[in-house]
Amino acid sequence: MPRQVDHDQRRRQIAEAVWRLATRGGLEDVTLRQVAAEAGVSARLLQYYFGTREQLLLGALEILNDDAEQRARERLAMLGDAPGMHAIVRGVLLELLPLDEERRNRHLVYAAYFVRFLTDPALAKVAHDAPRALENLVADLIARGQELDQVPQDINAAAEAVFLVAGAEGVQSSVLLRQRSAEDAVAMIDHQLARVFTTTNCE
Amino acid sequence: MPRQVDHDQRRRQIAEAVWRLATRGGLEDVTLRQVAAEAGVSARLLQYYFGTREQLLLGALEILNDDAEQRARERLAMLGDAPGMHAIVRGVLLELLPLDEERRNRHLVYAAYFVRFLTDPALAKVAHDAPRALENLVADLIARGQELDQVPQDINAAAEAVFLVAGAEGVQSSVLLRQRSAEDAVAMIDHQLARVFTTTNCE
DNA sequence: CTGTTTGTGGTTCGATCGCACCATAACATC
DNA sequence: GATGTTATGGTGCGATCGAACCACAAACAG
Repeated sequence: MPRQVDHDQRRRQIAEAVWRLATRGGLEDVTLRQVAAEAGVSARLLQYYFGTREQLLLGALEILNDDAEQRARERLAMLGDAPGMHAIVRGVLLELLPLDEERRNRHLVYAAYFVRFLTDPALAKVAHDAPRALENLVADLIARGQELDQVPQDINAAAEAVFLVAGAEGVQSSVLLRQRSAEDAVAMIDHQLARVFTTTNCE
Repeated sequence: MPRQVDHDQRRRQIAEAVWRLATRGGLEDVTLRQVAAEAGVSARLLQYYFGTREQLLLGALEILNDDAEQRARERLAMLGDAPGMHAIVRGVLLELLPLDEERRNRHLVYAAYFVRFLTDPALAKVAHDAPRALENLVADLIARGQELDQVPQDINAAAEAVFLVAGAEGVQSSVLLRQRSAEDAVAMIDHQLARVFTTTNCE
């Protein structure tokens, strides 16, 4: 059914226009007319594919999330066959950093949506589970590293996982604001990872 | 000169209305009419005290920053005479967390402004230096803790400072989104502080 | 061949936007 | 007491907003 492909491609084309406008100027610049102009389609098409403006914002966010998940999977798969806990955790954390234009724009869009997550239940539901899931994943990986003697036993896996994810999100902001380079951010993450992933506790 | 006081009070009254509207719905809800209604004044007054809408947003942010700095000073002064490095760093980091309604709203307003910081030079200038200054302050305090043997020598003061601040900012987001309680966030900070501020490296 | 669904453009409407403009108290200065 | 400055309310205008509506082409169904 080639129709379905066209349908999704159109929605993606429009969603990308929403993202571009949101990264500049925030959600208030995401007006139906502006999106239509940016996507190179008529305003009527936005109504046809998404309906109201609220649904357009919601739909664009869903597509963005699907993208993020797929890209993350691809990059993690690129680590090879037996990556080791350290490399996997590193890959997960680096996914939170705006290391390329794609991730940078994605996190900017999230920032533009942020305040809405508190008041709009529909939006909140879309972006609710991700961070917790990440923390649990990292905590699990660290705990398995302890079983394999790659991580000291006196490390609190859950606490460190929360802190690592939070730290990554924190530097993310400063990189987005261009107050810090992406390389510095990665170095910072690696410094903390080196502390956790050490077979000998006091070297 | 009681006139001056009235003038600043009026500006503050209007700025608070801007904050309240920004915390719900983001900056797109901060329209002149809405602000006027929320502040209980006529729309004409906004023009008189701030000028254009752009200047209103800028002015409200400046007042918010002044507030934040003053409150932070007050709380740090409340620590007593000889607080010790650990307590000071803790106080600085906790200032980044939305532990009460005031700080919660403040950080929500920052979140609403976030995307604008990238494209609007005037706004960017207002909120540019704060995070770097915090990192340097924390790094300095940790380094002085090393001189006083309150912090192990093999701790990288600068690196830990950056990540502590970043971690605080990261959990801040999750607390704002009500995905984590304020108490959990404080516990996380304390867990990391306990790691840094230890006289004996391997206990 | 005819009717229905799907995709697209254009137009219009009522509401709201930012903001300029006008009127007028209250107060200060001389 | 005249005059100018400061502080306030009200009103109107052009632009833009979201969204409903209309027209039509293409594909598909029966």
